[in-house]
Amino acid sequence: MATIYEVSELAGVSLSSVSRVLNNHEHVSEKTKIKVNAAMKQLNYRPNSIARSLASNRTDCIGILVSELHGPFYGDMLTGIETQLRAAGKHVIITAGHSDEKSEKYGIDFLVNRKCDALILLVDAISDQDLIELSHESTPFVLLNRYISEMKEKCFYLDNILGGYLATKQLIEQGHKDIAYISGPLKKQDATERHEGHKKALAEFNIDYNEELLYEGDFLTKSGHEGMTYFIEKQLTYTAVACANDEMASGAMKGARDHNIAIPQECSFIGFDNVFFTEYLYPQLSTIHYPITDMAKMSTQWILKNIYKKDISNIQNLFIPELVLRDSVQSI
Amino acid sequence: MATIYEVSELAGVSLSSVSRVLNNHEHVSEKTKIKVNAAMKQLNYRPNSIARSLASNRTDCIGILVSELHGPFYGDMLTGIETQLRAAGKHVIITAGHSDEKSEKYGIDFLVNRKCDALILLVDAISDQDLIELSHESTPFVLLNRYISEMKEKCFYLDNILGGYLATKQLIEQGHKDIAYISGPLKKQDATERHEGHKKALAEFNIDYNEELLYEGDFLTKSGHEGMTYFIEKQLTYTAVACANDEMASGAMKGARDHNIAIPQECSFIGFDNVFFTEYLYPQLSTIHYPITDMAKMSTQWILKNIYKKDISNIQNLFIPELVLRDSVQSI
DNA sequence: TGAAACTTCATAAATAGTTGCCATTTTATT
DNA sequence: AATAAAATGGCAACTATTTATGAAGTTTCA
Repeated sequence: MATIYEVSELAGVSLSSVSRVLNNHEHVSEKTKIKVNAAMKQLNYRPNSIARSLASNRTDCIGILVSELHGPFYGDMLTGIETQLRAAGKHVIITAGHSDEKSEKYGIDFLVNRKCDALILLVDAISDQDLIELSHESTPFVLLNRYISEMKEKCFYLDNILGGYLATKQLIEQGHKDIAYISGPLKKQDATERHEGHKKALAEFNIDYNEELLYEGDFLTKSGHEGMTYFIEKQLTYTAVACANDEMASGAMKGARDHNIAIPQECSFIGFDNVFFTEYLYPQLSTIHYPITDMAKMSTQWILKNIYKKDISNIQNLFIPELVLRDSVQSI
Repeated sequence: MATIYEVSELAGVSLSSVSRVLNNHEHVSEKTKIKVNAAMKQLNYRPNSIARSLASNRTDCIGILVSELHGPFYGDMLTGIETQLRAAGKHVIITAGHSDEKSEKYGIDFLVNRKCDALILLVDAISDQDLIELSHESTPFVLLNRYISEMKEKCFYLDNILGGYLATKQLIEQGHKDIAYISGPLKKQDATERHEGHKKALAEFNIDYNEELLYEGDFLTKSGHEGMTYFIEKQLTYTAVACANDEMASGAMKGARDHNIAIPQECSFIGFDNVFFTEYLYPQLSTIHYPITDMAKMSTQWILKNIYKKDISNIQNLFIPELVLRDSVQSI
């Protein structure tokens, strides 16, 4: 593999000039550029990014830590980030935290050790305190889907309370009064907030909150199914089910159908996230739109602006969820 | 950030000894190890992976190039790879090729420049010829979901012909004779092979292949919908639709439902891939299981064995698809 | 006690670049 | 033609580690 020395020799220019061309420095004539580029081509020269990083203390890599690599939600997010960063000539190193504290810490450690210029974290097991401490260390980072007041300018988050509120309000406005709720794990911020929004809507319409109608799931399809089965077997009274995400909603709908409950005639459903497959469920799922792609893009904008000093304005931290009406809610 | 020099100084041992401890070399006494580890801890030393890579010409990174980062298929694949490699102390750099030749080449270039120890490629735009040439260059790689005879031991692929055959055979055995087919882009190997399997099954049962009943989609949900709409508007005769993947099948089912066609009473559907959401469609989709997670894992096994010289046997290149029966096919 | 094996040290070279400085040469402007 | 500005060269220092080498010291075992 050719080195910068060989290029400089073949091009008949100095080392400094080659480096200047390579790094787009000013004060290089067209003539030199052409000579250098020709030599690079002839030698099939590829700059050694490792050596480059060592010398410049910059890797042009952004580390991404997500809970999982699969799942519609994370997929859209990764695509949003990768598209933006690639366009800016930066690159991503992706790793998964599996919503496990040890694993998340290990993942962050790995990305920091890899000398990423910055990190984008979607973590929910690691504590606020740990993240605040981390923010005092060397590698800068932003948080997706999480709000910590001590570092709010680096947080990109959804108004989950509003989302939960909008979902339940929609059900109430369609005449539902007995609304079952399948939540995410309540030790997670977003799950709690969505549930809080649900309760807020109930309160606003003077409907008593019934603890019995809460099932705590884990955001995965299967737990939606389990939640629905639980409601059915307990023979509780409800005409609608609000779910803290679409995957659990799809599981819950399957659970209802397994018991021959007609959707939405006998039971209405509403989800949360608006992932791609909501349209392909039957009936199509009404849900709350979570602009994860926009948020992911915004987080990369922050990095381009603050780490790479690109000229970018309009950084937005708070995102607003929106109701998406499809066919899974019927008025009674 | 502390360096290896400071560690050696604090521990009161030589540089070489620190390096030996760091790299698990033989001929290091327990005593030295303890001293060095204590010093590293005290200094909060983190080995600089960049400097390490430069000196050792090894990055412990595997580059992954997939078509897309979203989509159920790729997500499962990425998870399979990441889990395996992380367990082996290796790491992944992931990038997307978007099924575009230029983009795929750029992605490979990037991963090679980043000095990945090896690559795992899921590419379909770049030509066999280019890949064969690439295989003569420095960075070793394996191919997922692709077969090239010149480098077959590095290919991990499904018997797509068998898969296409099994799907259509199932429909035929349930009494269907007029079977519409929504294929993937026919310039792609897997799409062609699946279609070939379809034709093989028809031939075996002496059913004439009807060119009119083929719609060429692009593997995305929307094109399944378009295909179904096309069949309906053309008022063709068919009692079942075979689709080259599950996403198009879900789109096609939606298309049927949009025209009030009962599934599976009036029209049966079968998919391909067995992605997670097939269970949550209504009716649940019968499909062909594609063991992508296993294949992804196997490809990392190859790398662990051949690049990192781990002791691994039983490398399997060809994978066999299996019929998964659910509720979207009715016998007539 | 002596030989062999193990352990450690000090040093140097190698990895492939970046960055900054100053001197010199070339080009452009007035 | 004088002057300023731009372009270039050459050099040295720097990045943090690996790896090889030869010499020296320490154990272990027969």
